[in-house]
Amino acid sequence: MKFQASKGTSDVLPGESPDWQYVESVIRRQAERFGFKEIRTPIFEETALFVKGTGDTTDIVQKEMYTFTDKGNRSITLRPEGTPPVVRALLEHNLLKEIPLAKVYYLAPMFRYERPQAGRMRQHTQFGAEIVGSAAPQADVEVIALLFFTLQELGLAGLKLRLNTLGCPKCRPQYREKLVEYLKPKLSDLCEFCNERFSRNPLRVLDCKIDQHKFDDAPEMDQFLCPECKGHFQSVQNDLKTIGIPFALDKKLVRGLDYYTRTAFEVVSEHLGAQDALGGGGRYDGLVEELGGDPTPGVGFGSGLERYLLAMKNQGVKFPEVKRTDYFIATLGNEAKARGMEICTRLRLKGCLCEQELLDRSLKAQVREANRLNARYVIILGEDEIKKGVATIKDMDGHSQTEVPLGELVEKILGTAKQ
RNA sequence: GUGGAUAUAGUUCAACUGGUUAGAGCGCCGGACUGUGGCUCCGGAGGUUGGGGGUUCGAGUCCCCUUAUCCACCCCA
Repeated sequence: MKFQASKGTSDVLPGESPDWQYVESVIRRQAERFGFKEIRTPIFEETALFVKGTGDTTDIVQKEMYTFTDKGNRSITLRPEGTPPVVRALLEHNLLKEIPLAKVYYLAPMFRYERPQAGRMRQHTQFGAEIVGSAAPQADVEVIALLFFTLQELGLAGLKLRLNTLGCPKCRPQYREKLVEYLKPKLSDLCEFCNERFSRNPLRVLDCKIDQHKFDDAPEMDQFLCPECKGHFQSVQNDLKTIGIPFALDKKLVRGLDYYTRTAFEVVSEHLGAQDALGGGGRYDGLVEELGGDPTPGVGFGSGLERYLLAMKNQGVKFPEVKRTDYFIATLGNEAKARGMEICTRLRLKGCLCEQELLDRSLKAQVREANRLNARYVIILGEDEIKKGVATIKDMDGHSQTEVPLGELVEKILGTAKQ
């Protein structure tokens, strides 16, 4: 085996692509029910879009981007996340000028240079959705509901929604200041990672898994929230209760992207390992302006399909059976092959799932193959049949077979199929 | 970026403290049924033991390097 797929990438093979297609179809159906339209943006963008959008203090930008210089000497980055490109596209095409509200979703590959692990790939597929233009708490809830009910529709159980609010540019700085004051004297007692986070994004220190228990008396965001943020958060919670989405407040939930304001959330599964977040997101009221648009609120999420599939499999969710083959054309001899080709094609053009023998195997092997494909009928064209001008139709379920003149074969088949 | 584990037929796994020709289940191909599937029985093909180097009379087994995978940290989807 000379070549292998690059580290952290994987192939979706014919045996598993039906599972992917199933998940994707559920997602698209659900997104459309919620009134979201698909948006497709390029797989790469100008590097600066992410540096500015995602934020230059984030791990994504600091160490995880696939960045290269193209032949035109431009710095290009394979998109590590979906939100900045979506906002860029909305602004570039002035979509928010016609109707000041956009509801879009995407289903697309993302790239991050990380050490691979269960549920973490260098190329992974995200389902994400964004509502840009609405500051209403109902928008937050729509986005959360889309994610939550999609996961539920896929049969996933053991889901937990964690919810927090991060405040806004009016109230967060005061909290941040208080938190820094609180943490500073403790630094020598904290792990090296906490010290690192402290200088970069102090709010993240509270998220530490090692030292978390030391922060029981830390100042909390809700004491500093301005009345507007407080009201917004309360409203989000009320609506979630109304529509029956259970959630748990998690004051330690901060999330790693710089642009989040107010609502932050995450859906985790108990059927995954350490990488247990199926999806996460939040409100980003400053991002559009940051990327050169008019001040415009937004909220959205991203979620990982590889993790959906992992969790579904770990949980034993049954996937739909692959579509069974309608007809397998078994042939013996050159004349039979020619007639088989013709019949197979005519049936296909009429919408039947039809296969013909391509390996020149014995009749036994061909029928076995038909059985493997779970074919409903085998149409046998052997030397005897050709001589007699007929085809033998073998019913694989009923174990019976009949002879039909070649001239009326296709008509006869399509006629019975209709009944 | 850090730490630990692993790498043997298509696949899942064997091979006692280094010792003759590296085995088995499933899958694949064929036969019993000279042109007919799912069951059964019989037979067959398929491996430069991830790659490279070293120790040894002898390496799948021990050592080093390398690549990849898995698990965890970090972080996130």
